[in-house]
Amino acid sequence: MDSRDWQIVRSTPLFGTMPQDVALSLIGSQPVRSYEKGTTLFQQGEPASSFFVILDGWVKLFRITPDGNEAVVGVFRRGESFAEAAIFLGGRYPVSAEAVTSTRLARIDGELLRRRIREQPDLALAMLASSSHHLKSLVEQIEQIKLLTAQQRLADFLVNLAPANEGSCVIELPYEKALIASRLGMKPESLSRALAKLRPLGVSVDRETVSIVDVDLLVRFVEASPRDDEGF
Amino acid sequence: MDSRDWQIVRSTPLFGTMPQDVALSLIGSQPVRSYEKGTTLFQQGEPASSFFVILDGWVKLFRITPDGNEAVVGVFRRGESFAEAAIFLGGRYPVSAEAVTSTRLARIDGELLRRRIREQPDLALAMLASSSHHLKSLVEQIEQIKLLTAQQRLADFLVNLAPANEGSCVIELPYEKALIASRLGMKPESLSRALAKLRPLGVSVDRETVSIVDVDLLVRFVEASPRDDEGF
DNA sequence: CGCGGCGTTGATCTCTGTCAATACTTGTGG
DNA sequence: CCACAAGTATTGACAGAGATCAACGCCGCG
Repeated sequence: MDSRDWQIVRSTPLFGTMPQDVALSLIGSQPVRSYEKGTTLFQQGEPASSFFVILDGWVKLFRITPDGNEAVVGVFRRGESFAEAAIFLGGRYPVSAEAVTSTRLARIDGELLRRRIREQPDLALAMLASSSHHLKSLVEQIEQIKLLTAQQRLADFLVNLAPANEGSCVIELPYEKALIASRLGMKPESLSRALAKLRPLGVSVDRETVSIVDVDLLVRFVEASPRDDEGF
Repeated sequence: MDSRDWQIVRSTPLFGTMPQDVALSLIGSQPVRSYEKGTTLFQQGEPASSFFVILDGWVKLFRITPDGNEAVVGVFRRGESFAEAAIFLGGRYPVSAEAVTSTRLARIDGELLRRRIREQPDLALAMLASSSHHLKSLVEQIEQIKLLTAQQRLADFLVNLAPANEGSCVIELPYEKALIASRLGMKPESLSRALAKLRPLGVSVDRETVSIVDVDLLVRFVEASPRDDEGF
């Protein structure tokens, strides 16, 4: 782990608030590992001994049903941590994880973390904040699936990717469209069509490059009732 | 708070694992309050100073969009705690809460809890476990909405209400059908139809009383791929 | 060049939401 | 006690969103 990596770790809400030496003792001893695209990091139901911070790349969390269908419940990027919760859940991962690009991860040992929490109560508050943050994003995801159309969910996804929340911009899709589709709770075909239907709102696509004429227009489209899209 | 209430509090994963005196100091000083059906407990965006344990009744958590649509993200009952996460999330509730029946709640002060966590690190682990548990149930909810049909979600809901996971049983629906519908991510009309379509699987309904011939049949229906319901 | 992975497009079908009409239940006031 | 109103659940007709199945285009790669 070089200083660039360390900087990333310290930028997370979890490791950014704790004293430097505590963070070092948690993460320093563990080697950073690289994973190829497509590597399974852990599987749902597996004993959970540790959690991760992403130093580079993208990771997806998903659930698999008995018949093989898959639901993506989160996609994380550099600077984000995941699977913290598993440590406290009877020690089993409730989801599976896979590297969707080639990836570098720092692994934090769960038992060590629990010991540190006992010695260092502020650490617990940081963990709770981090866990609460994940909770909130899941709630938002549920809200989205339940009351937005596929087009609106996609528009929201693009808005969150955009650097500013007004004016025009050009963004690169961070990972495969099939994964974006799954993340947004739809099929790849539907994503394709949804993208096409956003054209009148100033969204044009070429490969993985998306140009947005006016981000604010998209924001207003997302906030509109699913039904009154006449005006657009 | 009588001894029956106290027993309920101690039955929660959160308050059950901590030393008795700590639990008492957290909860004992706060008066138990009663709320009528329909009472708003707090609203999304409001400053969050405390969280709750349900001593009696049912509470729903939901999100409201600018245009008034509502998505239920959880329904809790006696012995469950809710809104713990808000305490650690910059102090604002990310959801709204309402009593769906007449309800009695114990309120726990957030600032007090934070202080206790600093003194009592084991408390932090209990909080983390509780929070992780909520996280897991949200993940499961997302999975359900994303890859089960309305009928399957309903079947799953009934199965979770049933006392055993095989054989026959009779259960009472715990709250209004409109709320069940919203909790399951569908409209009341769809719930009605989904119930009707479960009849061939041995589910019959009268008012709020549901009779199930064979719970295991429902379980297998939920686990089947959404499409191959031919056999049923 | 041919092959395989990924994405798009088209035709069709199914599910669920919407709108409207109709019981049924409960509570209220005459 | 009945009439009436309001809230809740069911049912029907219809429309729209999204899934499915299939075909095709595009691109990178051996």
